[in-house]
Amino acid sequence: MKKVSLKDIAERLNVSKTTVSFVLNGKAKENHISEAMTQKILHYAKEVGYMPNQLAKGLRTGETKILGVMVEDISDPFFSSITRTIEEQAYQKGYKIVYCSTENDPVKTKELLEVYKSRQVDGFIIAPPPGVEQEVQSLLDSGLPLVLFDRYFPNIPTANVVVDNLASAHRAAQHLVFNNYRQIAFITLDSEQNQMQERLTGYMKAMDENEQKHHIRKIPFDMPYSQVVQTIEAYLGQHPFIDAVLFSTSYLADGGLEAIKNLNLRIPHDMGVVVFDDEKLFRLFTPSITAVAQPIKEIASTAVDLLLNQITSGQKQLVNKTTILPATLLERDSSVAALAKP
DNA sequence: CAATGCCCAACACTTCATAT
DNA sequence: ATATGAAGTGTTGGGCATTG
Repeated sequence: MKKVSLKDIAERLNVSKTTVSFVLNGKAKENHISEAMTQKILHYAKEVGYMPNQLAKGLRTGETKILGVMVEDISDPFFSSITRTIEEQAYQKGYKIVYCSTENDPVKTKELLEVYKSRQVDGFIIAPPPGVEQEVQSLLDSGLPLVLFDRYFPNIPTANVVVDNLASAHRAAQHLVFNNYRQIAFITLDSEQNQMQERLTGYMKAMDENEQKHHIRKIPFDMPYSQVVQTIEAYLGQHPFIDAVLFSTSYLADGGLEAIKNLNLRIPHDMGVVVFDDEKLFRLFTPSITAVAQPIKEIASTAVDLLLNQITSGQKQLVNKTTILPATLLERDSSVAALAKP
């Protein structure tokens, strides 16, 4: 069937485009269109399967009803579940999303921001990589609705949604101490981003409070997986006194768990393990893996709410605000004292 | 004067015709 | 040959016209 435009309907029924538009947008009543005419138009539109031309609509309204979502890596379970929930929430409010993976690369991110802008997305939800402060600021300056999540730039006044990284990492480390681990390593990404810095600070604080030594291994962000395994394996091999590891992301934990297996270390007896970010299967592992679970649904719905507020109000009253949500420490078998010290 | 109906301009950009 | 400008794309919202 051929595409039918609003104009086609108008011509066919011998009415103006305006009348058709009123009726199809449910504004017949307030614009004094007769019930008979309303029904006639509705019926015909249904008969021919009329679908509004979104391009034309956007041309007129300046809106696309599309939100641009940028995550670090859509194949990472944390980001994919967040994105999935954002999609759901946005859909309920009549918005669709487009997403992409920044790979934490500022150059790629800048390009993608340009693409989103030129495509007239109505707003942005971004987990920004380092080095895009200028671009984020310019989005703000052009008055484009914007929410950052997972990490943000403390010196740029944006709306942000994050978890309490410092307190959560602190609690995770503290939990290992309570369970009689004495040489606790923190394996993290070599990253200046504020969420990683806070997790690091939380770990160090817990170590200091308990007069334990810091054992910190930073892994380059772009290191391929197999090399991550090797690196962690080498690190743990060279530091045999380490009896527990806190991983700052689940990606590193994947490699770390493989390294621990390669070294024939038993969890939790030889090595306690806690991971920042829960993964779906962690609870089914033997032993099950203790994890810091971020409130995925809440992060996503808060981000969408904040963004839609900006879009619909056109105001920026809520813009400079960081929403800090609590994460949950899921205490499982990989870090349990009774099992750890027979 | 209420009830009904719709014209017109604007949106941002491309294409095609006309003028220089 | 190049520049200018008018027309066209589908939709919307404000204001205006007609009818009884």
